[in-house]
Amino acid sequence: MKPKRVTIKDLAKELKVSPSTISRALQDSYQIGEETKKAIWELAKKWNYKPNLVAKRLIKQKSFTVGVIVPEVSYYFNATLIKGLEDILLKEGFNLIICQTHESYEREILHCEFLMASQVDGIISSISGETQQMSHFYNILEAGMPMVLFDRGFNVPNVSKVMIDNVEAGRVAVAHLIDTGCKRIAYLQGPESLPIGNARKKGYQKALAEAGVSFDRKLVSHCKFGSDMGFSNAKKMLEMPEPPDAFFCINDRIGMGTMAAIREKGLRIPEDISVIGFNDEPYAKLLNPKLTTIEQPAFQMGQEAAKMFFYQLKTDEPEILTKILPTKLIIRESTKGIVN
Amino acid sequence: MKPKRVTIKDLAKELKVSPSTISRALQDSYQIGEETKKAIWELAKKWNYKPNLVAKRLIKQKSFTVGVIVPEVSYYFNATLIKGLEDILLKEGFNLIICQTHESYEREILHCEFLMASQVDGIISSISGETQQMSHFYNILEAGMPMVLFDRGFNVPNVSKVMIDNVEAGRVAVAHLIDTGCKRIAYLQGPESLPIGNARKKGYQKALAEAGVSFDRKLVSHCKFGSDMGFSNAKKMLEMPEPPDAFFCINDRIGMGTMAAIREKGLRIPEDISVIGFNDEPYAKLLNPKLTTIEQPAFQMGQEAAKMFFYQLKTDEPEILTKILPTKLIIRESTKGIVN
DNA sequence: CAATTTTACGCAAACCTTTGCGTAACTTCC
DNA sequence: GGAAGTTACGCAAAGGTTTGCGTAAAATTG
Repeated sequence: MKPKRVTIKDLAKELKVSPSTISRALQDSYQIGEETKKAIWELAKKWNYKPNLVAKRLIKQKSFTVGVIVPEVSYYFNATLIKGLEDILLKEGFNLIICQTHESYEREILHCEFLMASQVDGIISSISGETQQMSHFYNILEAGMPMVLFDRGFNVPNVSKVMIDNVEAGRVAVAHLIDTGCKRIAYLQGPESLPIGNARKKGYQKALAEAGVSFDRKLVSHCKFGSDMGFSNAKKMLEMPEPPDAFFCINDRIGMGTMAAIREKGLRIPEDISVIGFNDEPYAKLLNPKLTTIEQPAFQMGQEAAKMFFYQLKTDEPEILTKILPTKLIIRESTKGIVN
Repeated sequence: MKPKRVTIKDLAKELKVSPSTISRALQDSYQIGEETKKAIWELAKKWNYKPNLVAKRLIKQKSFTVGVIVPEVSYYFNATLIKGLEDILLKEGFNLIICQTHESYEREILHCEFLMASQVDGIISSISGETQQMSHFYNILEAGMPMVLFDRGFNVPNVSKVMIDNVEAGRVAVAHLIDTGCKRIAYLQGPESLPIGNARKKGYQKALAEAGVSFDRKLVSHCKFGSDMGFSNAKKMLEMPEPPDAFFCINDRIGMGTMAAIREKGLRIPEDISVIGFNDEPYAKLLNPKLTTIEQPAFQMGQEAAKMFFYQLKTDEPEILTKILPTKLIIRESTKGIVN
């Protein structure tokens, strides 16, 4: 039924040479005579020989493969970051195995174990929304496997990582709202357990403090990711006795949901209520009105993470590195002009 | 430097039993005595033994892994379809290796070869925008490896596949525009080489013919995917001497770009110009105005594709199957009310 | 108590490839 | 023409696991 795969042994038997000769010929080794090589190449082509990577990995103890763990590939940030990873890794002949946690801690552990057991050469990972405990990551490190964390892994100690300054980014976003005359600024944070959101909250509070406006915890709301959640959470806030006059959203999707909720209330953006997002996803500039947001260098973050992986792979006693990438405020139409 | 991984042999040496006993004990085989098992389990846990999947795959000739090839994971359709695949595959203990082609034919071939060489148990694939030739897929089939195509692979002969009726979906979309009084309907098709776009074009022409309106090739425009392309292409069309009064867009992202272009011209949606998208991406209902679109059962398509894979895996002489899933017109605010 | 069955384990081959080392046969050199 | 070097290949082990078969020792049976 199933056609048997052709192996080096089959070629060896046919040509009456040893498997080692085949193997070396296929690697174009100087140890093999020219006519022998030619004969082997011809037969390999004729029989459509393909090396068995599983066997090769077993003996070489190297897979030229790196595992990538992200919460969700459909998030623009992650998808772009993966492109950055590919940009560096593919050039060096490495493949990547992309795994999604769907924000599940359990799945994250499963993926780590699967990747380690599959003998990948390293793991580049974000962190799920549920994850509180990091021992699965330290297991990887203890096994001597290169690992780098990105984005959400910014506060995990003793691990190499690449990230942005979330506190500062949050501060800049909220300072912009304050500069444009907003007084009651809501923060739609997303999952409460995510350190990234808490860091931006610190920046939010910092900007508030700098402007001398007091922090009101009722203005901070938590929700799952996804634009629908932005919609319903913003709606609730707008029904408060003292509704906000601005929203700082943890990402553009939630920003989009927020804009829809504001429109449904019959309010105008930015005249009545301002909105600022995060990530500068490609549709942000196509929304009505165009969304003000914080740009994050996702592609570059991927490149840097890949470089860190190679540094660890190629260095005997690698240092633990931390790289902080810059963010940028992109002012569009969903926030007002700067007052005075 | 690198801590050596603990293997079955190490456990065997320590407990003075043979590796085969360890292996069987770890599988909880009836052939091994209870105390022996306990001792082995204990040591395995203590030494943090993890089986080497590479070795296991080599000997079992099975990897419990399936390769998934998509053009781009960030497309909502693909991301949702992958969730459908996971829904079925993970339950059965299978892992998936997700590969992106970024619409490149060359990368698609590379991924196919990599997956085959990695001895995956099967391949579930879409088709890149550049792909014209299918021999890399037939190679998989000839190797006796289960394979199923989805979505874009709808017109590849002699392969199992799951898809929608693109002609009919296109017809329904355009018929809706005609029913709501549109006369000059443009079609933003995306990449010209994509059979999926051409099939919907047939539906577009069919609806036109049914309504007795003649086909104008100037109203069909090709572009790369991405909302920016929708923006610029729609803009060009709006500057034509006889601009369209409706746009049928190959997906919602391009629909979003189209809406932005219409707004920039100072025209109203749907009063001046109607827009219909495709996919019902999650933000479609959050746009301003809310986008009318065609819903595609991406999650279910993933489930069906996974089921087809299992059918092939478990059946000796599997038939070639074709499954057509239904689509649904979702009427929102970007098209007008039905006239008469 | 002898014959049979069961229990619990070991041996060795297999999966496919790579590679260090060994060695014939041939070439080169003085 | 003999010593030294070169060329072209084979042998066998290694990588970690699984599994069919074989077999002592113990348990069961009549």
